[in-house]
Amino acid sequence: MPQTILIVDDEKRLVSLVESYLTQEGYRVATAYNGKEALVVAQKEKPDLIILDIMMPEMNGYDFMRIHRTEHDTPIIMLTAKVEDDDKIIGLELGADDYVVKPFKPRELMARVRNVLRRAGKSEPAGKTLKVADIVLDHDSREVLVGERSVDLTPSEFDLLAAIMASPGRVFSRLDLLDVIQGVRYEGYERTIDTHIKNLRAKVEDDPRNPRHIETVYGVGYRLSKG
Amino acid sequence: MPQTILIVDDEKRLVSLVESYLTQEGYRVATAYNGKEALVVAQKEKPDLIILDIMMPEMNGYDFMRIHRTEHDTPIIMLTAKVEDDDKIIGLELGADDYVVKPFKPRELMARVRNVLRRAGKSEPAGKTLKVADIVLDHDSREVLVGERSVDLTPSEFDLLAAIMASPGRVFSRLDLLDVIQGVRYEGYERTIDTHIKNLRAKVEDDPRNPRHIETVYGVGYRLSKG
DNA sequence: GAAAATCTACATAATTTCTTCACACACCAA
DNA sequence: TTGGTGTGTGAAGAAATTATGTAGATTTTC
Repeated sequence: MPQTILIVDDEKRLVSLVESYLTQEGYRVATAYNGKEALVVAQKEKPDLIILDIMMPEMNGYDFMRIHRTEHDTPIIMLTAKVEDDDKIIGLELGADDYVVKPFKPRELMARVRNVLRRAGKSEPAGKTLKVADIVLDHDSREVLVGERSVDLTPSEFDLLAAIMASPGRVFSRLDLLDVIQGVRYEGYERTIDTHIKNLRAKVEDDPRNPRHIETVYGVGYRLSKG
Repeated sequence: MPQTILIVDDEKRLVSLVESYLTQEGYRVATAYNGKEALVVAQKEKPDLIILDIMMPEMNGYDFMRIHRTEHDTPIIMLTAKVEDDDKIIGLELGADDYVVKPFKPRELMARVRNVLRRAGKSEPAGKTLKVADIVLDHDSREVLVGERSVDLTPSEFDLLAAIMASPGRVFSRLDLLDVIQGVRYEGYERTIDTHIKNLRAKVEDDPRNPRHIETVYGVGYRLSKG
């Protein structure tokens, strides 16, 4: 029985991104776009963890948390819009278990999720080690093996590889991949991904000019070969 | 049969941290998040020691202790939120065997736990000796050997090393490590860890500039090499 | 209490990584 | 084949992260 995580945020794009990440890691996901809706969903789904934005229409995160906490003690990770120390302190005092400042990188949030759930004594979903063809990627140690050889990746390279390894064969657009390494934001140069892919290929492929693992899908994006 | 320790505190994050420490030291752990719940759990688990927060919703620590003590004489360590001498005195008068002021460092609490249990005539669990590559760390004597050479570590350095030796290869974030040496708190400078790591490397590594044991994982944290 | 040891914070230097850009080349459709 | 796009690549500056030395604060020791 997978653990359920409730995401509450009015930015749909952000909710989708986080949802896909959590799903990939084996969690069940519920969503809500404001505090009011969240109360209903939380009541019904009984999530093991709630990821909660503070700034929301209808009912903000603080209000939701205050009401929710009267009856439940679900761990909560707060999403704060700016780097205001006040927010952090208020949030933590209200009972949040952790907070992440927007914009955040997906891996940052995922790390907090694992942390909070571990602290709350819940077991983690299995499968922290990904294996596709002769590539092995381990999240705990952040190590990557290609065949027998250990390769040293930068944070962005690791995150990109982890993302495409989570769904071998699926084509990722450059925008998808940009979200992976820069988080959801409104600017950013798509072609930056090309460079990361180039560097990644140089480390992961035997013959970078004829990549066997990381394939280009002309006009669309990149894909990890299942073979 | 390991001894059982009951932790009672409404701060889940704190409970989890303490739990992980106690577990690592070989104790069995039970938890409760308020006095009312604690009464039930204590009845069922019959702990050898209770770690008890004073400020809690539903039923506070004093009330729990008063009721519990009518039928049991389990040793109790109190957690007091502030440095108010009144609290300490009242607590001790009510029958607490010791108290720790929040925020506390994990090793501080562990020391008290051992102390109280020893006074209560219970034997301690055997301390574990960790060995990774050519580093040997002994919990009982708090001694560390690197190859043939005995190295002298400060308390923080010892705790850090013990933490990463418990999970070789796993990457620890600076925040993880800050919990280890400063306990649960909401402020604290992550970069302080860098300094401890530097000092630790100076003592543990043959060539501190090219560390073989304590590796840096750029953008994430530190890791103990399995090799 | 005073001295010593340790911890924390911070400034600065050293590294590493990220992003952007220009240009060459590859792909596809007409 | 032949443009018009899309992609691969190398280089360089910008940005982010880590290493290190030092000083003051705190804690421990005697």
